Amino acid sequence: MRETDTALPGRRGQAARNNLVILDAARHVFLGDPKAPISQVAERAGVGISALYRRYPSKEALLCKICHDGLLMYIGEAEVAAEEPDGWSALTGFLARVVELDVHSLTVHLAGTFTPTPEMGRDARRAGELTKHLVERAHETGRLRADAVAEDIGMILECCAAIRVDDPDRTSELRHRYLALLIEGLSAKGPDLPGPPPRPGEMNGRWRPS
Amino acid sequence: MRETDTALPGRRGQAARNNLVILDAARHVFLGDPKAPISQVAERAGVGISALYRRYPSKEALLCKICHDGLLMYIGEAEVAAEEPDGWSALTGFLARVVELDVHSLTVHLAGTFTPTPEMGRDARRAGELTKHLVERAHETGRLRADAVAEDIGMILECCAAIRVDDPDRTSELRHRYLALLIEGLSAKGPDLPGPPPRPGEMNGRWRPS
DNA sequence: AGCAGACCGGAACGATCCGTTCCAGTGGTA
DNA sequence: TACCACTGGAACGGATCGTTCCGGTCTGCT
Repeated sequence: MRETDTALPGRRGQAARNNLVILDAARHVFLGDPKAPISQVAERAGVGISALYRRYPSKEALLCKICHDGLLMYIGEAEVAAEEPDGWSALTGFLARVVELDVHSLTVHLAGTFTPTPEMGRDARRAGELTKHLVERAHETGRLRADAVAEDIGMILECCAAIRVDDPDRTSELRHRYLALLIEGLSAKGPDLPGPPPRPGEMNGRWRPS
Repeated sequence: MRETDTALPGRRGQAARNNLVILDAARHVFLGDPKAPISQVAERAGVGISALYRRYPSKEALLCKICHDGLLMYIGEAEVAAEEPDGWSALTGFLARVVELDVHSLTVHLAGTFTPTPEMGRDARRAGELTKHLVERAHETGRLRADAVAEDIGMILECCAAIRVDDPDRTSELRHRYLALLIEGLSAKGPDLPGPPPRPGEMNGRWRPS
């Protein structure tokens, strides 16, 4: 029997459905406030607190799961983008989808709220490699400004994730607006960007559990 | 107790110095974490907690002061920019200085942590008018893309404020880098930006005391 | 039908955190 | 010397939140 089969009747079905509904609520609540209490997740999911603790041994484990899922989504989108023949639209399309899914908030905003697992470390490294590859291919097309580096991508996503208004749909609209602005800047032939570009690992400070 | 400074009169001097050192510490600490405990401010300032409570009746009052000061700085910079003859460099120079001073974090990141005073409301409105004026003048030069509106400015500053690494100087460097990217986008003649532009007051939700 | 147990909701508990108050000490001032 | 404005930091009380626990419900098997 598949764990995610929500079509099952009765208690089994409820349990399977709760698996999904809990993850969904946790994503929504922790995106809004990474330090939100666990009771808020339960409330939004429409379940009791014990339904959460039956599935995850602690709040930290739940946070870790959410964050890791986000990382896997990022990797998934990057792999899809790698298939795109045109290097420039591969990069811009990738950025648009990651912004659309709010994946960046999932991964980075939650950092520091749990101690990362070794597996997440591996996946994070893989995500970095895929990003680097996307940037290299975009450079080959000549449409990406020469002084842009792979680490800029994370920063750009960070910028977009900072945009937030009450309505989630409107938030998404606005994020796409400023992503467009940033992409416009990425493709310009203007003067070099100021300051040394971000170095690998420069933003890793936030992964230390606080 | 701090007493290495003999150049100023005794107790009076210490009190006067503490006024400044407390505000400075509060700015630094609350910028890093708007919900930081007051004891952290005292510790960084190198004073006791009572030195804070002698000056401000509550944490909220201190937060309000910090935030209002930031707003006044914003207004001051906007007024300086209004003197600049060229409308385009008035706008870009203004943005650079506001980013440099981290004024935006001061005002927006602290919103919601206190109930705003009527005076702050007035000042916020004045800041909005000055911003609008700067954008209008930039439009007149023809270097600002036609579909950019005054409300975009706040969003752009929000993007820059999202960039943050451990080292404050490096943070500033990186922010200037992405501000340059955004400004490049603002001056492009590319396709129209997607989605309806931000409306006035669309981001005011965060000013509600939570 | 009857029962065992998987699963649930939510109250209760205990730890932690933090804003504020309070008091004794210190050193400038008269 | 005596006074007192000002200070540092301990102590208090309230709020918050992660986790545990228990009584109830319903399913699926015998």
